[in-house]
Amino acid sequence: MANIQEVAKKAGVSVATVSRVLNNHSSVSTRTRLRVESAIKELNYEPSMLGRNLRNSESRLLLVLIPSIANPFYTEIINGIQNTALSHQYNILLCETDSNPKRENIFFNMVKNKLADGIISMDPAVNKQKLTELADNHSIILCSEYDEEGSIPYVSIDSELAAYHAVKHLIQLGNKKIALINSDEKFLYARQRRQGYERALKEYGLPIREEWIYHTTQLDFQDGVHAMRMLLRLEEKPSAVFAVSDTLAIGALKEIKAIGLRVPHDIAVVGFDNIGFSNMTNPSLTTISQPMYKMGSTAATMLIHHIQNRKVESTILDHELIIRESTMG
Amino acid sequence: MANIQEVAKKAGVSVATVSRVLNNHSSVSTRTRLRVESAIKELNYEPSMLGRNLRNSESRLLLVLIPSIANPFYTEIINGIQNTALSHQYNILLCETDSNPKRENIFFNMVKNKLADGIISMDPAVNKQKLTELADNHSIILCSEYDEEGSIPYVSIDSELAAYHAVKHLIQLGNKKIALINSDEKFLYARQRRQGYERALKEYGLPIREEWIYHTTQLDFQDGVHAMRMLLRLEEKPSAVFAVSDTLAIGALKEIKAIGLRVPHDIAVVGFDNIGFSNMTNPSLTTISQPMYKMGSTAATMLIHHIQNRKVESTILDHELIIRESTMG
DNA sequence: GCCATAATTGTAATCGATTACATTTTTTTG
DNA sequence: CAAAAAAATGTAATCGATTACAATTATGGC
Repeated sequence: MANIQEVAKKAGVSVATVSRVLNNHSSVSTRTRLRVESAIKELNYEPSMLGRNLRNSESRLLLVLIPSIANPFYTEIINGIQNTALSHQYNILLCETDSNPKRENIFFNMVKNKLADGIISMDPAVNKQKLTELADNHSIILCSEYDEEGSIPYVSIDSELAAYHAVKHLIQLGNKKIALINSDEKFLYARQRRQGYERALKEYGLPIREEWIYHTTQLDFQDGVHAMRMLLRLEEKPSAVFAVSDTLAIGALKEIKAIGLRVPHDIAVVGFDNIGFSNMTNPSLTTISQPMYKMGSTAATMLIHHIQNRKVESTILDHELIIRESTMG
Repeated sequence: MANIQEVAKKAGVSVATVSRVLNNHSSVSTRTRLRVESAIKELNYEPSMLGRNLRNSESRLLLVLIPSIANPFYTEIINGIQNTALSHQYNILLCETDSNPKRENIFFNMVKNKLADGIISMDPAVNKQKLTELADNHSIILCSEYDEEGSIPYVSIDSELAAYHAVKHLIQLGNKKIALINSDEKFLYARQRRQGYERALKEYGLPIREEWIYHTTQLDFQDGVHAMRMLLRLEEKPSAVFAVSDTLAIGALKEIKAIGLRVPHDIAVVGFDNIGFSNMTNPSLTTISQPMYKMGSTAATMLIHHIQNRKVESTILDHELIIRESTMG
């Protein structure tokens, strides 16, 4: 690949002039501009991002941190991020962290090293301390999962309220024995959703029974299967289940069927996220829909504003209860 | 962030010595090494990738091109790529192309500009010509989808044979009216899978009926739903369906149920890919399992070898038929 | 203690761009 | 037509690292 020197030589001008042509400076005469442009074409020259970034301290690249691409929850969010970023001439790079601090570190370093201009983190297990440190000097936005006390701007939904709505829906259908399949409560969203679950139960005078609250380690289908298996082994079985993610809920559906019970007749199920699959299950899944595309585009806009040193404020978006077959016979 | 100059000044040495410490050169005395190391710690210094890359023409970053992260097919492949890359001190960046040439171009440029060392492309709609041009001077591997005549090394499976196996399985269960839900035959895998389908039918003396072959534009669940709906409207309905992707097959399952028919009793269904969800559907899905992790790790190994100027040869991996409820009562 | 040799360390060029400032060329004006 | 002002272009420093080569210091042999 040719470099700017060769273009300059071929066009019979200095590198400065070539650079001016590249960056559309007005102070180049039409005649030289044309000469330079034809030299660029002839040599098939494309400017090196590396050299440019080094000089400009800007890469126009945004990093999106997700724990795993296996989780379909992120799909629409990423779409939102991507489209918004592109419309501002930014590109995004997806970084799978596996919630592994070492990998995260690599991506943090990319920002420190100006290989990327900012980060949208959706990893609930991210190292908050390191992230906060990084946020002192760099642009970072949290999406979906956030830190209540932290100083990093975020966009998310009101998980507590959403869970409350989900459980209230189950109660209003006549369920009195409602189980919760939660993930690890080290995650904020898990704590919030549990609170919403408990608030709904309390409000309707229903008891909170610890044995009806099951915690999974991850969010895979298999975790849902296993959680449901445990709940169905209880002396007093629940008549409804609220799972904090659709993947868990779908695993639960599978296990309920496997054991010969019917949904929603014997056990009603509500999920959370409204992933694409939730409408493909049998029965289709009642769930809480997060405004995922909006969340992504908001996060991207916030990040870009932050990079431009504009003020950004954390945002809470609305959710919606999507009622399908798993709660309505 | 401190730079190498400041470290040098603080340690009372030259930048060359600092660089030597950073790169573990043996010619640094223990005493100066310690002085430099403590200066690095004190200043919280981390070397700039940008400066380093510019000098070394190496980024140790690999690009992975996928059309969409929504397709769960890529999940395990990416795992394989990621782990292999990491074990060779390479990091990967996921690039969603949306099969959009403009976006692809951005990522191609990253390689040209030394922002990344190579590409693994899994986008079947990738611009073959541009890719081939790029492959002249850069390291590129095709994964899963490839070009028969092209010169770019690939790793894939024998789609024709796999489809043949899938359809043969249906035939051996007694099915004589077998439909094919295929995707657009502009894709090589679609053409190959159709060939396998036809070979199996021919071998057993069954007719190939065009109305039983449905082409979808994409691979979403909805496309499967729609395809199945069309097939079920036919005068003479098929008794079995082979879909070239699990997502299509799952959509088909949904539609069969919706119309009141039973799987596999009325219609047997076979998918392709063995995505995580295929075991969560009701009934669970018989499918062709691609060795996805292996495919990913092979692709990564090939790419790294190519970057190191070692010889790489295209590879075809084995598939496996996974028999589940959708074909076995 | 002196010289040869080996072990350290430093100097300065380099990678490929951008840009402040200096210089040259062109245009305007009286 | 000369001087002043404006426009166009060039020179060289800069971003942050690496490394060939040069220079210095340490070590060993006699």
